[in-house]
Amino acid sequence: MIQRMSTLFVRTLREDPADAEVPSHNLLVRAGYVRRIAPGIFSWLPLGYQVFRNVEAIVREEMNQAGFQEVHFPALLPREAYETTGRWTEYGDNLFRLKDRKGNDYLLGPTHEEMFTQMVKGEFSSYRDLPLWIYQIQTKYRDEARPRAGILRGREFVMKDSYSFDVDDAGLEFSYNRHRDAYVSTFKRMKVDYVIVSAMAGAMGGSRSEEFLANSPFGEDTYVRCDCGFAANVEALHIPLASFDPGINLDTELPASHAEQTPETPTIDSLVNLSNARADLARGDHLWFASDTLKNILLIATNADGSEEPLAIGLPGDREIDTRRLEAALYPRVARPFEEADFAAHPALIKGYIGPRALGKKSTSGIEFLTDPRVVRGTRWITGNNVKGQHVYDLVFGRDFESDGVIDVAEVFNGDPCASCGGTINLARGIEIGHIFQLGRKYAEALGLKVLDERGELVTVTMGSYGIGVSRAVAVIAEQHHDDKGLVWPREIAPADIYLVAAGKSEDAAIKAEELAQIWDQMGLRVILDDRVGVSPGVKFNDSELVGVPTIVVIGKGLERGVIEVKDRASGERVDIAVDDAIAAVHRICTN
RNA sequence: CGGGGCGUAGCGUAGUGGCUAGCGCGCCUGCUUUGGGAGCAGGAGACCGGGAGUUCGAAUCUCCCCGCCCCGACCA
Repeated sequence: MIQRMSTLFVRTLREDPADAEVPSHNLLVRAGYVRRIAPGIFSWLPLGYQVFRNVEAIVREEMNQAGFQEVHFPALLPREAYETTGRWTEYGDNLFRLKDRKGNDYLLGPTHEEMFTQMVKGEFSSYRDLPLWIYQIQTKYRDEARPRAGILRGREFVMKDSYSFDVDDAGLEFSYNRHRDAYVSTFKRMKVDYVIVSAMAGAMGGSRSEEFLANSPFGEDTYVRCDCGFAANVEALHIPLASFDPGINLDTELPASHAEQTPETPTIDSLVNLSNARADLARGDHLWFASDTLKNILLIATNADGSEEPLAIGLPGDREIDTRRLEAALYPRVARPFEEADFAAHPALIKGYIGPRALGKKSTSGIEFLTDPRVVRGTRWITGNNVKGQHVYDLVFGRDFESDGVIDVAEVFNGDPCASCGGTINLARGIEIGHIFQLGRKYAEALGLKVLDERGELVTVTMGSYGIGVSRAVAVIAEQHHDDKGLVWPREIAPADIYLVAAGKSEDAAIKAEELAQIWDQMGLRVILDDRVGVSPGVKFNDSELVGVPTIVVIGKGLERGVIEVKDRASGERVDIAVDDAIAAVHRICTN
């Protein structure tokens, strides 16, 4: 079917919408693809909905091809199953909740692990039925505290979520890899530039987890990458323990520790400045750096049962704690900073001068003390001496102090060593477009999904869950495929193959355009025909570029010479082709 | 939830106490124009986010409320 601009339900905007900050949002609005309804909630106009459905079709085809079966759940769900798994409360304010006329609780599904698990439980009960791979493409609802960036992060969004059910871990591993492969080919088809990073499985339960992150400066996830191919979400990054010389004699080869008066040095900067200013404190081999100091951060950790206990973390003074890494490392415990009242409850801890010798389960304070992986045997530190205005120098780990364990929560810097090859890592930003999890038995356990194994014994099924943000993918593709003139869709995503412009005042152009549009349409090409009369050529050219269809054909002044112009939207390349040759030539361009 | 910014026509905006709220885009009518967001003329479209107050007079000042955008916290 030919889409005619004269009647198409679209209005392109000449000016940037005031509320759009990121390119995908700006262009999708300007080109008349989407309109905002409420924060994080958008409607799709004809061009936009076609693009959306093209993306959805790729996901569906790749899923089906990989052997997954499509099902469909309601978005409106009863409370019960989410109560059983604890997520009715865990999800907190992010859950859209509502009541029916009888006062029963319902929710708009944020994700469907519970429903899938229940469904399988209701149908299957033998190991012989497994593995099972099912998926749906569904509208999800999450009442995000702050939706942003147009449809990149909405409160209503479409997600493809699939789930695998296996009888054992080996089966899960196979199912997981199967999904991983399907995702690789899906995103390849979408022409998304992405990287696969190892991620935290923590909050969802389970073990292995990887994210597919689309490269974008507007990404919300920070990940590290290395030339060796290593990539990880910063939350999931584990830096290696610092190396040391195991043969070193700590007592004879390192200076003895010594306490020093260091008044007015409550911050790391002030401490480093004072240390370098005083000749008697010189380190010898180099100036003191912030990384030579050990700062000890106090937190209050809340356990899963609600009880609280203090926790101390010792890390090099040049680094802050990365709260997302902390959260991932402590899960399911959560932590908050020490407050005045907490200091008051622990008078032995002198704010600004806290040292390792007041910390640790074996110390008098009894406070759990965990240290950064860079704090290893033989490292010497300047750190608090637990006396106001006093620090201790050359405090050596393994000689003068110990910790209760390692915790890897310090912020990651560009140029830090790579955990895999020892090279240096770079920080980059990405948009999460896919996430695959080995869930394990958390949901099957909670909802009682068991099958009989070959010995006739009941075993709990192990699950994987896998998601692709379908509506988000539309925005990601726009984000990665545009220029200063507008959108530049990959052909399979685009709302049409050809944007056919009838330019100039000659009626011949309009007639020829109509004729060619019909021919290409009958050849199976998708055509947008700009048949608007009285609209100046400049407007049509600009719209043709803004809309982003891959092939632009202009029929106008060249017609007298028997040629039409064929432009490649992406490269900007334009060639004149004789009208008679153009039918086949454009068809070839559009189909190879 | 913390910080910042902002609500005036479909979109983008001007207007800090005083005539009928101005301009650009878009829209309608007519004429002209037709290869890079045309010109002229005429027109439609705004309870200036809501409420209360101050004042002879409020888009403009005060108070309360609502909403939106951005950064952070949090999250596919």
